[in-house]
Amino acid sequence: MPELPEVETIKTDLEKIILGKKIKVAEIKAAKIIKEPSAEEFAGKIKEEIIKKIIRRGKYLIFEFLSGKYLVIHLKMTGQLIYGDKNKQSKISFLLGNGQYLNFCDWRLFGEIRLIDDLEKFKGISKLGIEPLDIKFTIRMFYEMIKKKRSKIKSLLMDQSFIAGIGNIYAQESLFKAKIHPAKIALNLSKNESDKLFFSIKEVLTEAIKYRGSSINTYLDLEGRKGSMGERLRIYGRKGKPCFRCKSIVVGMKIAGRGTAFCPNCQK
DNA sequence: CGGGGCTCCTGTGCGC
DNA sequence: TGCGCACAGGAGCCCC
Repeated sequence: MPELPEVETIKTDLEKIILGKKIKVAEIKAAKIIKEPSAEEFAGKIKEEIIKKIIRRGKYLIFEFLSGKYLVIHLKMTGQLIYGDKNKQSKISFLLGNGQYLNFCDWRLFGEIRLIDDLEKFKGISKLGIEPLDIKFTIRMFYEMIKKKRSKIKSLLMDQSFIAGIGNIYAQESLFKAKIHPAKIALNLSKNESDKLFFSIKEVLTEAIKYRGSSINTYLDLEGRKGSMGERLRIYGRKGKPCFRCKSIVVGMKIAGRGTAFCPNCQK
C-alpha cells in the first residue's frame, strides 16, 4: 500500500483543492470499508461536514471537520483516493459541494474509513510511534530506541508503534542505503550503523515524497497519476538481479512474513 | 518480549 | 492451454 510518501503526496494535493469544501453525500458501495460507526450511521452523520484541515499521521490520512469530528482513512494495500468525476470502481464516493467527487477505490477491500469524535481515542492512531520526518526525531533518540530491541531491524522499521509510516518498500530501501542486513538484530547495530540508518530513512522518505511516491502496482495520486519513485528504487523487487552497487545477485528472504530483498555482499 | 502463521480480499504470474 | 500455488505497498489476532 501507500506508505508515508504516498499518503503525504495525497495529503498535499488534497490541501490544494479540498479545504473549506463540504461533503454533501457519501455513497457507500462496499459497507465493509466503513469501520465506525455503522455504514448507515456514517452516511447520515457525514452529510454537510466541512473540511477544515488535512492531516497525515503515519499512513493515516485524516480530514478534520469544522464540527470537530474526524474522517480517518487508511488505504492499506490497494486503496486509492481519486478526485474528479464519479468513478465506476469507487467503493465509497464522497460528493462535494462543488459537484466533484472524492472516490475511494480499493480492489482488495482492505481499506478502512472511520468517522470519529476523538482522534486519540482511536487506538490505530494513539499507539503510533514517532514521525520519521519530524524534527523531534533525532539521531540520538533513534540509537536509544533501537539499542533496547531484540527484534530484526527490518521488522522494527515496519512496526508502526515504533516509527510511523514506513512499510515494506521503504524499510528495504533504507536498509540497502545504510548497508545493513535486514535480519540484523536491532541492538547489535553499532552507533555508526544506527546513524547511517537514521539518515538513510530520512533521505529515502524525502526522495520518495519529492518523486510523488512509488506506483509499483496500484498506487495512484489524487488525479489518478502514477508516482515516479518506483523507477528510483534500488533494492525493492530486485531479487535475482544484480546489485546496483556491487553487481552481486540480490537475494530474497521472508522477514515478518514479508518478502525482503537485499544484497548479501553490501548489506552486513 | 519476539516471531510465525493466519486472516481479511482480489488479481496476476509462474511452474508443472 | 489449464490448474494451483505463491505472492502483492498493511496490520490485527492468536499462539508458542
